[in-house]
Amino acid sequence: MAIYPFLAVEKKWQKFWLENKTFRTPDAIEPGKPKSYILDMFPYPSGSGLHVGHPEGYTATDITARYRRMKGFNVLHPMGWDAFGLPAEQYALETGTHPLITTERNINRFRAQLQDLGFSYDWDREISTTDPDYFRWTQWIFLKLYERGLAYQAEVAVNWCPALGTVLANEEVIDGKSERGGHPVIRKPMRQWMLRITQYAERLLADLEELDWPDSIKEMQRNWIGRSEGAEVDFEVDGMLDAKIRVFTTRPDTLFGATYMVLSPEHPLVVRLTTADQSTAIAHYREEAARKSDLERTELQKNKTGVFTGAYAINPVNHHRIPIWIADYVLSSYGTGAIMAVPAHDERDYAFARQFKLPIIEVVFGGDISKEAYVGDGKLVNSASQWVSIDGLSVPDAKKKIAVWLEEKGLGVRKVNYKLRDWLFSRQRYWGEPFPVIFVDGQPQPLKPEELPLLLPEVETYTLSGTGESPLATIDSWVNTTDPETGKPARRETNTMPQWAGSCWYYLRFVDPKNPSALIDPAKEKYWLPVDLYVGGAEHAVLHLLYARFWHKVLYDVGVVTTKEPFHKLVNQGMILGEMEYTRYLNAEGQLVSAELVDDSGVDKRTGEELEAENVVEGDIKKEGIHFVLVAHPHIRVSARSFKMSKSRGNVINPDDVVKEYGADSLRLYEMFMGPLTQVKPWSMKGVEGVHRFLNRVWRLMVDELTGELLPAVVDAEPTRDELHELHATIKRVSDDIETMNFNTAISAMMIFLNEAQKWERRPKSVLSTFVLLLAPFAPHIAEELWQKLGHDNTLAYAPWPDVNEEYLVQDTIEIPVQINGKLRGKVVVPVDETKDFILDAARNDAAIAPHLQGKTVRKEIFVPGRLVNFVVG
RNA sequence: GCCCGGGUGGCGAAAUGGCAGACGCAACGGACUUAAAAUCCGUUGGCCGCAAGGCCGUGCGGGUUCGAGUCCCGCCCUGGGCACCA
Repeated sequence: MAIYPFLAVEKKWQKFWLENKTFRTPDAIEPGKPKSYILDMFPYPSGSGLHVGHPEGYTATDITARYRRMKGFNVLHPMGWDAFGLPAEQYALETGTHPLITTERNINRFRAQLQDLGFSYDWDREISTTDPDYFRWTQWIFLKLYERGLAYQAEVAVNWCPALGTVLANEEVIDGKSERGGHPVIRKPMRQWMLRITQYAERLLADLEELDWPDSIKEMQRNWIGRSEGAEVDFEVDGMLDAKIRVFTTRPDTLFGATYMVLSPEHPLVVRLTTADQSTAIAHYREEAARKSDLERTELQKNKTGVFTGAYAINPVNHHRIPIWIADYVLSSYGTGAIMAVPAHDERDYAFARQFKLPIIEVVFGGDISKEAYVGDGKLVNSASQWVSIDGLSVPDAKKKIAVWLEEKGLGVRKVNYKLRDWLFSRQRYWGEPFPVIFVDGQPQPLKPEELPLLLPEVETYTLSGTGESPLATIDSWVNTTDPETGKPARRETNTMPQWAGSCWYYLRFVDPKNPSALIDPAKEKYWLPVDLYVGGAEHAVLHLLYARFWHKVLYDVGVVTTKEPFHKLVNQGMILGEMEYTRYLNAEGQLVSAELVDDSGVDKRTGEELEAENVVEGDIKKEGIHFVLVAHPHIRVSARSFKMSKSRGNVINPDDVVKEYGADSLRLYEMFMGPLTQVKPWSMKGVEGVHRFLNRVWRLMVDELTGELLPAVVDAEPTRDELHELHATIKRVSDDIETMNFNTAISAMMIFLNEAQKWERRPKSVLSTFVLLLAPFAPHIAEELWQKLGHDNTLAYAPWPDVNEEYLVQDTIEIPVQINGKLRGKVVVPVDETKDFILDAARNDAAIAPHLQGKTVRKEIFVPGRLVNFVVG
């Protein structure tokens, strides 16, 4: 392949940008100038280096940043490192290397890789969450949380993962296993720091409205917060005047259908309620429930279990006596930890009632409760007593009436509940931010702000304590300290903060990264916030984004920030999968097995036999209907799909290799050309070659391959109208497509321009220069080089973005498609401003159209100006 | 089970309710070359036809409309999220 000297060109401009600090964003605010804060989700600098998924989002933001600079915006486009976290500590355990060393090494590698891709970051603003100058302020924010009662300690049954030696947040546990590594997780009571995110539930929910985020992400956050409106109702316990059971229900309208109650096994009243003859069974059940892991709880979903306490409650609406049970399908952590069970109109209660032969009473008409619970709307029935009646009402009306009645009688209150739980904020780890807290006489006492940062101690070994305590607990010299006030002996908190802490506020520090006296300067905060564009993976939909919003709101209350929300516009890039793989399967006898008989793990669905998977080249297959089959054996289907990139599958693409072979511009361009940014798409090395060829053609459009000089065809000359038409059509499409982040179609517009321009024997410099500016955000290295060759002295990074001149877009003639009964039958070419009558006439008389109208009656003529003509004939 | 996406050539994809398949890849044919690579030119949704042209075609079945990939109703498949939250 004859190629332009991309390696030399790319190195040259990377060096130029760094040395000249081309992308330095000035510290001084320029109030008159519009700002644009364009942010990537900063990476965890892992030991395996950059993945092709990283440059996808990073290129999208880089294009936007470079575009907006040329549009005259003051752009903030920084990069940093989310560098605390488990892998560096695991590595330390295995090799004895201090996490600090590993982290620094990985950061250097990541930085070099990012610089090799030509991203226009302001490297003077680089930050790492592990830097004491940074985590000093993470600790400072914790003090603010503590001050406001938003950080508290609790003895809670936590998600303890023995394999990782740490406690995980609910969000980090998937199906009873750790999100990282898939290790089993069990419940274990431990003293933990918690953050009261639930206090912000309503604001976190309400303020989603104003955000320019994908609906799916907003919806996921709404579901996670899980607001539900209902009522809390008190049930008296028969024979115990001082005991009341409070339940939460979203269906107070079904109170007459409550035939039993269920308390969670952990409910504080259980022991008091239990009668003597039931006490053994209850105690046994409670023990078992406590021992159960999350995994077991999930697995046992189908078979409901529970035990009768022996006690009865009084239903407040009709004074019926109903039995009180305990069962682990009622969660202690939601609502009041107790429910009234309405089996006729709740699926879970229905299953439980069936299992234990409890009565089912229909109170909403419309279903068939002999078959299943009915949860829909309908007229209320069987819902009257001497005290109150809601018979005949609809569900919403009944809810209202009964709620008012309950409140009047003092039997209940309207209530809003959330699924969202408080945030478990402790990790039993070394490599994290230490809590700025000491314990004096066992009581927590925050450090003074001027004592920050509280540094991590040096350690000899990283062996875990084994008890589940942090490795910090083993370092006596660090743990034991004194209270600066009283001189009393004190102990330090040995847990550290979770990885989320540092990433909750880094976008603020980028605005003012070196400020020694404040987290962020108020004037700078006012100018730069909120983040205008935030791009990252959808895997952070709930965790990072919810936590960061929570901290931001706290900082808003504290007065540190003046916006309610941190990230105005959010975009999730889609995952990049490995190359498409075609696979055929063979059994032990060497016989081919058709793909529809094979499950995802390569096992024969009929026999359970593990099959041998073999890759097939594209030439050996063909498409048969919607499936691919072997050409040689058309009845044998092959599986055709692309997989997530993973080391074990061996389909990982290393960006370094792509850069070496095709150049950074090609990688950037390909990642944008693959398809829409937000979509999942498979990698294709052939596709990289395709865009690489495009860049070569751009080079050869202007430069003699052999001499490296401008071609003689490139001249200072007035462009023709046709040339200007092509150019301005391209300016329009590229500009519009960058604004809407449709980068793939922007690139195709440039390809179309190139295909045209290649035909020009005489190539005006002014047209080529403008085209180079359009290309610059996408492929900045080659663009800078061509810009220079075209005779411009300075970097094009701040050259004004070309304006569209609409005048060049208008054409003299226009081609109008002509349909008969909605079917395309011909086309007419007419002057662009011609009248309706003229065009219809031209259409009727067109050689391709006239025969279709012969002998028919035209019933209707549809004329869409500039678009089409349609004759309806009969 | 519930809530979101998505389903268009051999592949990645494009298309304010108005010419389906732009652009790219792959494939095929040609030019250049001793040859190959690279490059350049051309063909390329399927079927029928020598051709002109015709018929079919955006997961499936209906509907609205002069006109539907696009809007509405009902399904199927697929990716992701949630899942005893009362």
